[in-house]
Amino acid sequence: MLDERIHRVLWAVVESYITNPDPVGSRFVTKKYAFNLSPATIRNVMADLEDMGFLHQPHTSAGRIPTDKGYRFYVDYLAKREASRDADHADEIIQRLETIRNDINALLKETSKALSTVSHYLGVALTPRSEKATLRGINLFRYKEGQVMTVLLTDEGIVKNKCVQLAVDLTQRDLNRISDYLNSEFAGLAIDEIRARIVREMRRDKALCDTLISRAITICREALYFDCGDVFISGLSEVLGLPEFSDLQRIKEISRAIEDKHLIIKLLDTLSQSEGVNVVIGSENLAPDMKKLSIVVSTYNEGDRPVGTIGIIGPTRMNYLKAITLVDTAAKFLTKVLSEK
Amino acid sequence: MLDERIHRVLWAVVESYITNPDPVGSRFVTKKYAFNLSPATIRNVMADLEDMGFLHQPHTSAGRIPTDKGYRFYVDYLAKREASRDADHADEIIQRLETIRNDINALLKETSKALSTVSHYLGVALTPRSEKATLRGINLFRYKEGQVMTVLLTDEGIVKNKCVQLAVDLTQRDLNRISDYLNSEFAGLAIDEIRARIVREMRRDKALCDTLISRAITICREALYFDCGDVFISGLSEVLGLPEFSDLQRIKEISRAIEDKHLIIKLLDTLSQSEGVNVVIGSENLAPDMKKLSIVVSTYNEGDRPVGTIGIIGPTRMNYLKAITLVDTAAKFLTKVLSEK
DNA sequence: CTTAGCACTCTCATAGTGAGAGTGCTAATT
DNA sequence: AATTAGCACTCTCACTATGAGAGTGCTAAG
Repeated sequence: MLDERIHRVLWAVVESYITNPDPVGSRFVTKKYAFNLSPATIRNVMADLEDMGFLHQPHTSAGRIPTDKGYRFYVDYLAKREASRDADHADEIIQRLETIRNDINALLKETSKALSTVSHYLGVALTPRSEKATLRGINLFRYKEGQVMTVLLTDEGIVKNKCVQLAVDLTQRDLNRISDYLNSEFAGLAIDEIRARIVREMRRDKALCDTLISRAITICREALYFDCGDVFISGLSEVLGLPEFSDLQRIKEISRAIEDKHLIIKLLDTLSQSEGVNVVIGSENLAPDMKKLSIVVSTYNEGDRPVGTIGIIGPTRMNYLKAITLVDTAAKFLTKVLSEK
Repeated sequence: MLDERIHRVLWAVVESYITNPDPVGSRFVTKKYAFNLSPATIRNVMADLEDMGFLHQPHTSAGRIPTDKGYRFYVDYLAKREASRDADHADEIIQRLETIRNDINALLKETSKALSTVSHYLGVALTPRSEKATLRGINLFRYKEGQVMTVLLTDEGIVKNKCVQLAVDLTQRDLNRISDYLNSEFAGLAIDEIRARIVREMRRDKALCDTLISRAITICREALYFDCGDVFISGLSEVLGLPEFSDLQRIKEISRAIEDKHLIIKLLDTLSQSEGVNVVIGSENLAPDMKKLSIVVSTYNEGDRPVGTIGIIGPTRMNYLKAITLVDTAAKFLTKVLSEK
């Protein structure tokens, strides 16, 4: 069947280019990928593939390289035969994470490191987003005059702290009473539920105005208004070793992207809508700085609620099979750890 | 006086090279730095300076560039006339920090960012080292079965948390009693004092073995055993704009150095022995990866106790005057914020 | 002690050249 | 009708002059 041959050629070009970023010639394809055809025939096929937008020629008389559309075909095809995953690298990841399962922050940091060293691309890990997290407990310390240090613990093991400025100076005893009240009232609720409730309380409050409660509410409102999650990014030096980043301009681009953590957070957040592993290739990316990069992401869950995202960022010429395997394994491991009672 | 002339020439070469990293020729020195001498004379002086090890010639028939020893002369000379500091940039730093004085972590992160964007080099900031910090309060949450989340607050406003694994499963009520005990016993002491005391207690403990106390001690011992401080590093993309980092090899070096945060922490820690601003130039640096970089650091204090370090890392061809001014201003500001009651 | 003059050295940007790889097209073959 | 061999053509890349430019060191004169 003709289609079959076209696919095989495209597949061969992508595989070859992923291993080695040189334009792929017709002769090379016939030899390395055991086609019983002459280079001339392959040339015709490749010309067709170029017309269809799967391949691209840097210049006449160079071989072909895959376009983003070409990679997309490859990845989608990969997804169909999910069975074949190389377990070796996946094991390495899990071993590295197993030792520190108790500390969620360390766990995520190590995840990003592990992803990067094993894949040789950038490893990223978003901390759990806190709006959906449930509050385990809250605690207040008197810090300086009129300042209270609030500390929250969530079900995922995240500790958030924030220094709140008050008009009056409360004693530690007052604060203990307030935190007792807050714990009895709010523990077990999701952060955004609490926020919503506080807004309601404050509306009513003008009437009833119990000082303890009103103070508690004031403090809590401030405390819950924290910055969005953090992100761990590792592996810049890994990526610099890749031939596609031998260009100074691109290095600057990527290092700017890394420094702008907000961008990365937003990006990963929007990407991780659907469950399971997602792949975004080059120009499919909406952020302009990322048009030459591919991203492989997955969410990790607490119970069956997705709370955070991890992933790998690399050149479009990425070893997608490996990347997908790694991200998938790591996400599943995190989910397991977080979900254990 | 002859010495005077030699100094002026050396000064001129350093200033010129700092502004613009081209080897400096004799003719250029006479013109730009208003010597009433001919290039030939300057050439002789420069040859002398080379013999003395202050200047270096990349190749015959190039101008001279300063050696590390040359920069050292320049910086030491700079220190003598401390009066002249450009206040403009310093203001910018303070303005950026003023808004977030309440949160020590945010403050340090912003410090490192501000230092890097204003200086165009790398900005670094170490969080306060915790051994000498005094404990403000401790709090325990039951997390999972047999796991306790411990949260410490120190005088500097640092919150440390750690998940401790116990043999028995304690209720939140037990934990509250334990934390009350720990607070009454240890609040106000320095962390390393507490550690020392715990060791003593544990020795005695075998005899008296009050379960509450012994449990408290066990938890506390674990909780106090936390990782050393964190470090914020900003400005990689700034640095990549500099001509000395147009070389791929050097970029890799520097990005590896940045990723290895432990190295940076150790480096800055040892550097900040003496008070005030310190400058380490190129080969004076002990770490091999840093031999081509200069570091300007200062400690910041809480009260009169130095607790942390901030600094600027850049090429040996650094605008030392600006860097010193910036680091000094920022350190003084942090000290002020931390020390206010 | 200073300076003018000059030969010398080294770098860097530019242009030219030829090997090598790979293509597209055409005509012959199966 | 599909495949293949043959061939002219194109483009890149590494290599090699080549020459301008900048700056030096040295010598001899001021």
